[in-house]
Amino acid sequence: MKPKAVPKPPMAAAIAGKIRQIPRGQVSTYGAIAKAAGYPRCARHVSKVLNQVPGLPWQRVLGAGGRISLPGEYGFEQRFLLEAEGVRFKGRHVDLAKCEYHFPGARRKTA
DNA sequence: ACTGTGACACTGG
DNA sequence: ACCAGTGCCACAG
Repeated sequence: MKPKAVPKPPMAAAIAGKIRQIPRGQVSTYGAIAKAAGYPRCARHVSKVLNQVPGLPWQRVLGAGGRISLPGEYGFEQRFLLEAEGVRFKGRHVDLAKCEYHFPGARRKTA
């Protein structure tokens, strides 16, 4: 059958789902999540989803290069929470080489 | 239907 | 290494 499905599966659900599967102690980037969700060009929407969908490990979402894009006090909060999970920080960036989480089958077709 | 929005990514200086 | 500007794309009102 044709899974026309997704009556309303905007990318919000796809992105939120990807973020939810990020294991503790690991992190990911907006671009990677957007790409894994099926929208390689919509890194910016990932940020919106984080604000719209509560219950997500927003702290595990970083900007390109492992940089914290979150401004204000929340930026420190994110870094604090990540370190609590075991994420190593290199100054203002995270060591993506060790903590970047790779999504399983990050392809937009077949699985 | 259109405009505004956004915790980005990337390039150049 | 850091700062600033530009481009992108889908969703909400």
